[in-house]
Amino acid sequence: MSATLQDVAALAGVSIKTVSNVVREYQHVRPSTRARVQAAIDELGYVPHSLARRLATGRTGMIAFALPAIETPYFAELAAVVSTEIGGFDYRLLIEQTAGGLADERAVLRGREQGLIDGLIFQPTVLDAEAIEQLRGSTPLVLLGEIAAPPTVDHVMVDNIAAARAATFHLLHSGRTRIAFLGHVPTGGHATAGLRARGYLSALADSGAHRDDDLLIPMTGFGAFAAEAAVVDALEAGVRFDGLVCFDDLAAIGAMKALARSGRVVPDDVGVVGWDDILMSQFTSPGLTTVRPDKSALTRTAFRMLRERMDGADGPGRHELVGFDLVVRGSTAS
Amino acid sequence: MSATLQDVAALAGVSIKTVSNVVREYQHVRPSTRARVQAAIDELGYVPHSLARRLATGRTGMIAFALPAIETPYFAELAAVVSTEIGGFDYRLLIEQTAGGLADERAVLRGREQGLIDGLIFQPTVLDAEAIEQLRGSTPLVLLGEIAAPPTVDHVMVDNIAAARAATFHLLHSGRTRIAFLGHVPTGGHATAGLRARGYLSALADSGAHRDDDLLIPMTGFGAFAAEAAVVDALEAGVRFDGLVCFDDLAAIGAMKALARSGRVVPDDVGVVGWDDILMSQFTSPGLTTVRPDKSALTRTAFRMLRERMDGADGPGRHELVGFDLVVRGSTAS
DNA sequence: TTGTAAGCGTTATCAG
DNA sequence: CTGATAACGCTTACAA
Repeated sequence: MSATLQDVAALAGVSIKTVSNVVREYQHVRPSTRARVQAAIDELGYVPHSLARRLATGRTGMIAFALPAIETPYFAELAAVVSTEIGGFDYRLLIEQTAGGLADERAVLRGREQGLIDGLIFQPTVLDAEAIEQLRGSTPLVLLGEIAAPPTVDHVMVDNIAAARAATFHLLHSGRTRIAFLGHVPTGGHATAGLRARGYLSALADSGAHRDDDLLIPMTGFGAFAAEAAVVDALEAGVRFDGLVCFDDLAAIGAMKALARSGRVVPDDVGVVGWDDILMSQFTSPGLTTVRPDKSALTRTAFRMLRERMDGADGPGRHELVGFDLVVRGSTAS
Repeated sequence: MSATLQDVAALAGVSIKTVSNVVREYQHVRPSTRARVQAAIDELGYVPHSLARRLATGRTGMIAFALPAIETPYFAELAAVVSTEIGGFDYRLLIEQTAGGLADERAVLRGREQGLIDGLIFQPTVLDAEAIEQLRGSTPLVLLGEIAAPPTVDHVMVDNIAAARAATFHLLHSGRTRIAFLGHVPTGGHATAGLRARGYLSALADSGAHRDDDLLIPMTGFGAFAAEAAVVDALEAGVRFDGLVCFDDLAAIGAMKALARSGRVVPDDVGVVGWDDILMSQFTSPGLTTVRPDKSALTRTAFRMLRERMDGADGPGRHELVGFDLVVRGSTAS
């Protein structure tokens, strides 16, 4: 097994407290003692045992990021930012995938990691405010995304309704008249999809544009394949549109493939807008117009709020909005 | 603070040992006792403290996956598979990003997490066998990827030379004569790039095809942008080719964009092959022909070897190859 | 079947 | 400046 403080202390002929002092770079250690201890450390190849240290200090130095699926580009990109961000504060990242499942989301909040992590950043997809309120333990928590957060917990999100309105207006202003929304989820199923659809609908209403239930194209599941299938179905069912607001970039990419296969040209026949501005959106042809959430502000804000909670901040949940841009590329050229 | 075994024991009027037995679902507990304890647990909302448990048992239940960058689709997809895989064995995943940097790679091996994790799956990019051998601590370790592994540690990889040969021959057999390789890194810099270039060169040699140093297109850095820039440069420098083997799918996607911008048509003017079969490769137009490593076998094998090591298996490092397919799509149609 | 007590490897308090 | 010694919360012989 690995060497312990005891071993080092024995070899150096001092108490473990002194070794501990050396290891933690405590100032008041006589240089000669320090040298002797250091020699023993080197000889034994001693490395502190994180767990024990963490148990003793009560600080684990780990924060968990619970997200639906790490292979979704948006979340992978977010995780990368979080990881880098917290690394600067000497935290490590524990990734938890919930697969968007109710059971997993509960388990995450239930404090499966009770005592293992100092804080949790969590993007739920199906849990509602009440459930979150009820299930959450004492671990500092910051929520990401579009769910309605309970009043007691911190929450960061993009204004999805405003962004969806901006996307829809952008299509309308380029002269398109029949705008569809891809990614509709029947009532209550999915908070994010719901908000985006609401923004889309409100833009249609405000502009007096054509509105039709057929233009709410449902998707069973998420991702590019589901989107492709959904658009194929809609086209075959005779739904006609010249603009398409998509749930996210993956959906937009799937949609563009379906459109191409059916002989429609983007942007001439149909203008397409995505959401997230994942890296790939710059490499589709044409490039994908998309809502770009300020990922950096999102993670930075979330981590700041989490730190404040971990430092013991009390008080009601705070709710912060971060900005977005509409990045215009070829898919909506007019 | 959270409730502890003590609290529960006090409330239930039993010893902490009994509570512990109930929590760990130890069989021989009198039902009435169990019920009383369970009631106390529920009342207090007791959740076991993972750290303490882990310290006592010596098993932490965490394995780390150290990879260059989580936002790279290939690694994100791999991480997703690993996460799911180990979840089935009740392990959790700690993600470590090395950013392909020497310092970070050392730190990972150095056992920064000494005692925090039960095992480590590590995909190095710059560390060589000797350094790995020297730096690794006592934590069970499995290496992923193309570096030359030291003889003492387990290692799983795809036969990169064979795969690069297959990709190159595929282009040659479709009648192309000037095949370039995108992603060349001058000597020794990058093991993966080196092996793939070697496979490419050996296929050219075996088939007597045209070979030219200009056809080794260098990239500064990785990813789609770097690839796009590299191809633009090569074309401007007058390099001519009708087939292109790319370091990975991202590079291929960047290359296709550069080719399109220069008025070249894929696959008519240039056939393109990628590597990894990331999700997006099915959504480019045309679809991207690519080397598909058997990700599932890769992670499954790695985790199996790691489990064996964590169970105390001794012996020299094992070296396993997992398979690959060449997935043919539109980008190399002839 | 249940309780007592000794760790697990640190940190932290308080004398000396 | 350094040494005992008590936590941290749990598991696990060993007893009862």
